[in-house]
Amino acid sequence: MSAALELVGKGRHFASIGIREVTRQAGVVPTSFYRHFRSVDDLGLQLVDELGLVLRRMMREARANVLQADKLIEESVGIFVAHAQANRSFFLFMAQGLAGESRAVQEGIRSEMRFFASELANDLRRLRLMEHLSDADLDMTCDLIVRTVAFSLTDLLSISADDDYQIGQVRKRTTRFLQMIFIGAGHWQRSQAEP
Amino acid sequence: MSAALELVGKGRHFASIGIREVTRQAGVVPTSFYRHFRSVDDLGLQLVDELGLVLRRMMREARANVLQADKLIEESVGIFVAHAQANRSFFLFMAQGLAGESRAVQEGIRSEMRFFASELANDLRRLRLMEHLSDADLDMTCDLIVRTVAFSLTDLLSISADDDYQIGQVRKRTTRFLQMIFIGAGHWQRSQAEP
DNA sequence: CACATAAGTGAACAACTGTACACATGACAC
DNA sequence: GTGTCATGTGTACAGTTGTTCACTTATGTG
Repeated sequence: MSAALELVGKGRHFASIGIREVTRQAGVVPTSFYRHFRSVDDLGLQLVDELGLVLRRMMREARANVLQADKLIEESVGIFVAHAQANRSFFLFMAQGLAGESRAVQEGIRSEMRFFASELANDLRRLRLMEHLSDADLDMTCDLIVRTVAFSLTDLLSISADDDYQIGQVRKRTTRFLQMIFIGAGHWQRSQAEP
Repeated sequence: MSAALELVGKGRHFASIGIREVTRQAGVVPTSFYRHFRSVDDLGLQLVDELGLVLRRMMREARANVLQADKLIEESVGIFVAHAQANRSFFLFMAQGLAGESRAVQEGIRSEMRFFASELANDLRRLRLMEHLSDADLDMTCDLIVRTVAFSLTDLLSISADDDYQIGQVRKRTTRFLQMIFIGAGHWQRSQAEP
């Protein structure tokens, strides 16, 4: 699995990776692959599971560091960017998988995002934010937030990992996106949703 | 180029498509490929160019049909969904390319999206909407809108092309996303952007 | 018509692919 | 120790890949 991630980190697309390539990178003979996975798709699914752990770690750190609401967005975006840098290959894999070849991997990543969004909704409820929103509207808002952040991933991953200026730009832009969404949510009225 | 799109439409990922595969689908001998393209990447770049035309057609239709502002969002989303259905393979290619293997294709698609966003900003100016926003803030807003719609693409393309109920769901959700962004933009103040 | 250029062909190559099988090695319970 | 697994190895095979070259065939212009 690390070998596959390394290949992805080197710029290869997961959909174009083969068994022999992965085992070569892992320093192991091709046949060994079958001891652990039934196919490359299977490998992908297990990577999605591990990606879930990475996302949960990120969430935990965000919860620990974002206590008061005023700098919520900036801090969260900062933590996100930091994790995306630290686990570059994992997030690359995630970005690729969203429009990837394997339907199962695609669905897995989508489901991780749904989970993330629902956790975010819980956190906002816990912080007594957006209390005027119905549950459905809050879920919708969090979905939009997660999507926006996920899209920033493609920005982040397309620039080189040590271009601090550009990274700062992405962070600033993402922060503004989220601020705008929050303002929209703040002024949202139930009636607008159901005409 | 059609052959490549057909393969993408059948579920293959562009990054995993080879010369022989493309020519086989085109009903032509492998060597013929080199008469038209230097490499698969080159093919991808030409597909991006054609994608640009598809997007422009969509834009033109939206401009022709969306005259008054009140139903602007619903109608635009409807047109978008219709075009995404009609040019499924093209939009699949677009979604794949955003996190694809070829840096050049990636940048090409990103640039098409930037162009689209700037055209959208012009249209909003022309319609005298969001006049309280600075140029930079309007651009930012349009960027966010285009991203949101682009992400809906992955939803749309992951469900089967004739599941009208789900398509309707995606359309409704996307519409709400955009409504929320518009509300946010409507209440946006310059000072929030630059602290 | 003739001629130039674009598009397609067929055979050939070495390199690589996924997968199968029988066999070797390591770790660990008894 | 012996036996049992999980893991890794080596060899083999048929199929596929990208690219080359010299060739034929279409197409359209003068």
